[in-house]
Amino acid sequence: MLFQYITDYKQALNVIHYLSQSKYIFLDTEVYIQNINKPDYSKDKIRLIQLGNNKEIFLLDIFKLKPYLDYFLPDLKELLEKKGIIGHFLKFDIKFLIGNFNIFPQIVFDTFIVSKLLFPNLQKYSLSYIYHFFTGKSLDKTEQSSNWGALELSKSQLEYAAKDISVLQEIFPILIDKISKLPKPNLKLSGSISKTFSLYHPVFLTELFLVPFISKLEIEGIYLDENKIKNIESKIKDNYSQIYYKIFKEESIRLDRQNELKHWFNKKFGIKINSPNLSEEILNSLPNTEIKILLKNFFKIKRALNKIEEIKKNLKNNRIFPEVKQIASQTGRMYFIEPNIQNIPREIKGIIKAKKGNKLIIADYSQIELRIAAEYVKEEKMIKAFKENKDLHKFTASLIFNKDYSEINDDERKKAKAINFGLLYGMNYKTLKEYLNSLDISVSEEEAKKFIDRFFNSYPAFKKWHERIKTRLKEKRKITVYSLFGRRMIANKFNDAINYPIQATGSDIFKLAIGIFIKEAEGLSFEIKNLVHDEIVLETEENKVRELANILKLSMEKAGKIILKS
DNA sequence: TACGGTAGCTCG
DNA sequence: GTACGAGCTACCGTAC
Repeated sequence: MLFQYITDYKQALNVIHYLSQSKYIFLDTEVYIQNINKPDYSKDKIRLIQLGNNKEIFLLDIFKLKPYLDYFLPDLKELLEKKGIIGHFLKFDIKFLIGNFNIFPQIVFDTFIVSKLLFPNLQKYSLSYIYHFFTGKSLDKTEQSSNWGALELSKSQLEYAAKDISVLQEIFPILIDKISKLPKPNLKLSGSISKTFSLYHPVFLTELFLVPFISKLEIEGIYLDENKIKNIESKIKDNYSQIYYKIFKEESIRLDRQNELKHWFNKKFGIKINSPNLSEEILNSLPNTEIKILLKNFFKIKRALNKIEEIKKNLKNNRIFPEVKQIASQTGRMYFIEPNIQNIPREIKGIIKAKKGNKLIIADYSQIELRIAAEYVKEEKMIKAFKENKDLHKFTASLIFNKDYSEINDDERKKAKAINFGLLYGMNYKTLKEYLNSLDISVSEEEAKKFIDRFFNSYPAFKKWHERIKTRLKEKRKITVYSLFGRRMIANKFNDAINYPIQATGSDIFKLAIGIFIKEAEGLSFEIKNLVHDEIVLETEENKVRELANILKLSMEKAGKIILKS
């Protein structure tokens, strides 16, 4: 394997100018990280930047070039920001490029993302693993953890660094070929990623577009005001103590002592607690007294306090730095971890607030999955109801109970809502009955069965869809199911096969909406505060709220309208 | 004391 | 025979 090791800035400039003739370049970095568990994207230094075109490989030793950075950094920035970049798990490299040099690549082809989309069920997606998967050859990664801060890099280190590029050069055409052989979704997206890599598959384009954005989000973190969090915390702590002492006074037990609680529960209610927590089921089974309400509130507050603790634990200078899992879930939904801010209890949602002088913009889709389901199977009755802006649960209730839309009561609406959602998950009558019972609506199994029958008779396209999936699964045991953008999964269970196309299309549209918004809002200052599957939360200055809110609304609508074209 | 698995809650 | 997708904590048993 041939490569050039660059330690002289004139050579570096030559390489950069030479590579600027290519449409795209291969990229990897080696970084000297002090604490491998906690990379610091500004303080930890990039040692090598490996670059390549289709044939050649160049290793830029940034430590050696350090005195001359000013001479070639602007050209390198231009190169990496304008050209297509091919790399593996580019989020990592992009974060260091931003942190070290304020270089922000935009047009990327990430072999990690692409492999995950092509083959969603591999054990791992490390470069060495997928290299072996696609070529049968192995890649030695032992030098990865070697000392990249050494004065002189060893021959073995340099060869290792160059090898990563040669591996990328080898698998890139394989991946492009595999993508081109996938079934083509009936949907066209275009843009610089599409042009640069001659790539036309919508789910790949949508995901790749988000990679730089997510890198930036991770490095910038999310602003949360510690004092505001403490205010909310102390308010609900008061509430917590009130209940705690009230129960202590009246019942002589301390609710935070597991043993006392167990003992008291058995004596007072004759209920033996086996599970560690007081489950909702146990609490619901208590007689309707004041104590039941107090206990329910107490444990709710306790859980909210736990969530506040979790967030406070991750707070650094009034910011949290969650990791964004872009395609960790099989349906394509994004997740945050450490901390996850998508499951903040409603009681403490107020901890996400704008700075003084700023405002939050919160936008979410209404009933997106039901709309997708209706379009997916072309259930005309439901589509029409949505077009007429009807309350869909009420509308379904009017069909099931054969009543006028205006005469539907709360109870009937709740039942219809359960069935509407149940539709998305492939629910059967037994679970419907249990679910309704848990809402204190008592129905028999026969009634539940009748509701579902009437639901399917009212919406025949859904009935056909469920039946078709059932037969296909019976025949084949495993079937491949697709989202609108061509995201796919192999399903062997009925519920999965029903839910996947809907939830995954929801992810497609949500991610496209983010992509459109980023493009449309370019140049305007805003900060992402949260992304919750169908909800986008932004913060911006008061005088920009109207403009940004409008752009956000239009972007989400534009993405949403895609389902109508299919 | 450290780690893996599970129940049960939170959100969509 | 089965409501879908996730993350986090408390708690439990097991291994060192």
